[in-house]
Amino acid sequence: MSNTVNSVEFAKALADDTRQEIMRLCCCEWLNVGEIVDAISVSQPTVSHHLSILRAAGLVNVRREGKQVFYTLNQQRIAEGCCVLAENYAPEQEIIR
Amino acid sequence: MSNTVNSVEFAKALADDTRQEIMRLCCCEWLNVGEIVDAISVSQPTVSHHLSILRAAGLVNVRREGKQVFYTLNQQRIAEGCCVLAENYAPEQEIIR
DNA sequence: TTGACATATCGATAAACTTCGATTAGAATA
DNA sequence: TATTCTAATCGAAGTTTATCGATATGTCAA
Repeated sequence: MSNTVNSVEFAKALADDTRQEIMRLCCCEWLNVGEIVDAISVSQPTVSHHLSILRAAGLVNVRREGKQVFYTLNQQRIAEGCCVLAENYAPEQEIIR
Repeated sequence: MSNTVNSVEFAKALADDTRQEIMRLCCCEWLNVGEIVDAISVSQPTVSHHLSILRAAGLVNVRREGKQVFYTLNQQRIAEGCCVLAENYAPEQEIIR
């Protein structure tokens, strides 16, 4: 799929409250769509919509298990995006973590 | 002014092609509005609009010099934003730069 | 103080985005 | 095969955003 991170697409994928809430939920574990819907206050179609945006941006890993579809953040891809932004727009800045 | 980086506001400020083009231009030097307008293919009001969004997000430093207003990226603030994103959404990822 | 120049703000328009209810598609089970 | 369950897609409504021309504001120079 998409190899290199596009910095605008990356930022757009992150530029929404609901999306970041979903990202926080499935950052470090696999959750299926129903579990995400139960955890936040938006409808199932809305959650699916946001997941499709994250998927298109390569920011989530997806796994089907029977009727359910599980998602988890692609942390490597997110780290890449952050690095690209920092390299582009903070090239003279020391990054300490 | 704004103290801590809000990760959604940060992403929204970056989530536009024109804005990132402006950011690239004034990343490592001070440019006035006219110079930015001359360098890209959008109108002066549009440039001012984008600069005001970057200013509201704390992503640019501003300096007035006579009739002209100069802008440059606030690299420290951008680095902070990138770190917040990485900490939130790639906590298990090694960041190498 | 008047005029010229640089930038910000205003108002309007069009495009993009978020959200939802309804429906469809896919997978397991009876 | 029919039913049930889960998630994706569709279509519409409402909101936000990007963009521009016109105008206002602020600064300097004559």
